[in-house]
Amino acid sequence: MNTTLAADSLTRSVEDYLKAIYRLSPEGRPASTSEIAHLLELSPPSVSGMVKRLSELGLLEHLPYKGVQLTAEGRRAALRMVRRHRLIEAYLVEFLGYSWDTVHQEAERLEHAVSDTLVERMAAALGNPSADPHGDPIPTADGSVQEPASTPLAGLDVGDTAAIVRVAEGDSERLRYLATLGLRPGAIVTVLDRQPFGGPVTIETRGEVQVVGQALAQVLLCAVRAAR
Amino acid sequence: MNTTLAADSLTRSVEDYLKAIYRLSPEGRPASTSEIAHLLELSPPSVSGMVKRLSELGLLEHLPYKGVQLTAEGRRAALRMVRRHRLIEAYLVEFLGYSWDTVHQEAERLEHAVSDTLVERMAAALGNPSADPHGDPIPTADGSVQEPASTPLAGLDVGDTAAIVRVAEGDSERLRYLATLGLRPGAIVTVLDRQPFGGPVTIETRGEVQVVGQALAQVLLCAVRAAR
DNA sequence: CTGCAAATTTAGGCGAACCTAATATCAAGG
DNA sequence: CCTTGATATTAGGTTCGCCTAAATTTGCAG
Repeated sequence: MNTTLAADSLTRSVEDYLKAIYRLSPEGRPASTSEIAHLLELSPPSVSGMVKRLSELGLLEHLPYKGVQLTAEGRRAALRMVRRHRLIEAYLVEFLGYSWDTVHQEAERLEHAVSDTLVERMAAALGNPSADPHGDPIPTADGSVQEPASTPLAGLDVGDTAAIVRVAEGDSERLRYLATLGLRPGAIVTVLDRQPFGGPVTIETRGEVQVVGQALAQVLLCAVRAAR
Repeated sequence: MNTTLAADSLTRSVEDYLKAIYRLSPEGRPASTSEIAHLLELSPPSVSGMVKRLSELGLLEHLPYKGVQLTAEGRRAALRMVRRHRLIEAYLVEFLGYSWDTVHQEAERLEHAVSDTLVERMAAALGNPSADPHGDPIPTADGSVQEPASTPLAGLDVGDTAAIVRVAEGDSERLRYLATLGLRPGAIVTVLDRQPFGGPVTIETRGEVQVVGQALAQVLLCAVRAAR
């Protein structure tokens, strides 16, 4: 049975903690207090306190001084928030003229306020998309996600042609810059050159040649279409 | 100058108090502690405490043991919330399949989470409507409202034909019932009969004859189209 | 293996927003 | 005019979620 302790009884704070911990433990590796504190812009003692409460609530497993991991229930709640967040982003971009670099903070507040009904209506209006405007996969309502396989642009070989499938989270500034280059999910790029030792990558997209630094090349996740 | 003390610094609670007080003081008549407590489902002492804080913040005028009134600034903040609420209701009904009896609680949460930008985008998508699905007027972004003149159905004379312009707030149950009768803003009704001493009103609408009790007849606000 | 720096937790506090119980004020009727 | 019941406020307490300062634990380096 579903031990779901009243999903709606979770406070905004708790929801934020769970989402943060989810983000910090891709494959179940424990998240540290200071990582969480940094991500949520809180002091470490605040996190320690909340972690204690949440583990007493059964939402996470805490090994003192070692780190925390979500329980199945915590993960379910976290995925619920991720689904909300990404669907809201997709909806705002599709129907209300938001750009992908401004949509995040709006979704960050709305995700705590929407009902399940509203989320599902938005999903339906969008045709139940599987990814948000950044290419991040949208968990299903029953709590499963599949992360599509992808490689950072930085890891492609010269001559590879690939589709950008996802742009890892970043600040507005960065996203806006990438948008001006046309580097967004769906774009097709071909690697023309690649400098060693973390140097820039030269690519061709939409008939234009771009040079992309290492930092950005790590953030652009691609699916290879054709090798040289 | 606008003394607006950071509009976004108001907490959800504060926003709810201001909205409640606005609702309770149609033309500046002071609202009592117990009225506010009842509307917000809080204890009177909680209200007393908050009223003290809000009057120190300059959002309302408090005459102890007498009642409270919004200051210009409090009124501005309240109208901002009312605008949000009504636009959100209109948006959800127009674009996301909500019915007028279910939309209230959703808006009640969202109104605290949306940004000004989002509110204005929704307004634009709706074509800047002047009323929400219940016929309640939507204050403008700069904080003015005009309540259209209207008469309760209960106050019409036999033979009058009128348009329903507004349905005063009520619970879902009541709204759902009225919807089944087709009695919503825009409906045209003709008064066929009217019993004295608060008795029911018999009307004709869409070719059908309905008998409406006094309670509902008070809630249906009409604009007379033609007298007998 | 010892000691030190970094990470973490505990201790103690604060403000927001609520509550109940006790007190104060008001206004209305005898 | 005074009592009394209703209404309002003050007093005192709780929980949530944050903070800073003071311990504690850990793990690495010499």
